[in-house]
Amino acid sequence: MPRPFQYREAVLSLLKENPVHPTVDWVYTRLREEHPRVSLATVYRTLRILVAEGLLCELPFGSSEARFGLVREERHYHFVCETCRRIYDLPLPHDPRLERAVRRVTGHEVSRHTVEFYGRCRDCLGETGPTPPIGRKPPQGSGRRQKPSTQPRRKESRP
Amino acid sequence: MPRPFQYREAVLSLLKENPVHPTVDWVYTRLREEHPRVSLATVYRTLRILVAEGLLCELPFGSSEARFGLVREERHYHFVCETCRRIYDLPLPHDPRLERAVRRVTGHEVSRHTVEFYGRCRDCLGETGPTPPIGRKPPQGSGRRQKPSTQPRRKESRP
DNA sequence: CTACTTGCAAAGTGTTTGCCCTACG
DNA sequence: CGTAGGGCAAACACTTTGCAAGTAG
Repeated sequence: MPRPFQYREAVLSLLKENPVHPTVDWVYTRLREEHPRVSLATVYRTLRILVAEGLLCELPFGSSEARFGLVREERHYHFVCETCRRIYDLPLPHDPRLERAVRRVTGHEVSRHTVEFYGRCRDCLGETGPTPPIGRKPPQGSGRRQKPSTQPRRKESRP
Repeated sequence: MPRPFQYREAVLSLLKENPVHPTVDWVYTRLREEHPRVSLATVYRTLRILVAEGLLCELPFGSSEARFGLVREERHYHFVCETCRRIYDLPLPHDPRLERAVRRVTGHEVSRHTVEFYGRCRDCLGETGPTPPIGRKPPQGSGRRQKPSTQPRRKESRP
């Protein structure tokens, strides 16, 4: 029913305002405040389209949920806050010597590399207390989900 | 039915022989060659237990599937082959100056960092051709899955 | 009209869990 | 015999897709 293309720029401006690589669910929730009839599938589709167009990138690390952010000109590293789950771009530039060193030592052909720092971000360290979280926390030190187990499982086991 | 604990060491020795951080499915397939009655749930449970005991670690990056490997003494970086999906430990040690630099520039509290290199491994570059793959390839440059769509979907849409 | 977007719900993938049964100590 | 491990299938979180209905040019 709605006008085509209306969500593209809405999603882009949301990510522009919030440059911490939100989850799909975060985008969905925020988008529904302005567009209450938007569906989750549309958010997924819109994000995929924007990634395919090169406007967004997806960061797969540290979480069970996909994270999206605007594409930047220069390559950079990331900081993941383990308290609020925000992912910050870092001003440190890529170090090309690292890739050459790996190639020299291992014989592998290196095309790119990523660096992620983990810890607590400045906002969560501040006296105002932790920042409201984005997404869910992973269980231990890994990257998978856990169950709250809302419903009772099975009533009868063997028929 | 089977002897307790028999899968613990079987999984550990599989990972010892194959230090490229295999997927759960890879472990399951290999394990069934020796133990045809093992179930996938047991493999997941065994891996989780070994991670909780500190014998294994899980690497969440670059794939839709979890990857597991033996815990090493010293921290190190990883190389992900985008052809065969193997994940190699790298002999490069952590550089502690990086974490200090991030803290100084951003004000975030940094507790650890990870570095992943991507490219084609030496085996896949060799004249023998690509090494048999482990796990599935991610779609584009991201880390999510794709569908082959085996079955026809719905027969009647609206009742 | 044609091409494209969207909402809805079903399906798909990877992972976890409840329950019972069994083997071991 | 109690206790913990394991098989099985259901449940779960997250994501993608088929179809119908609607819109824009």
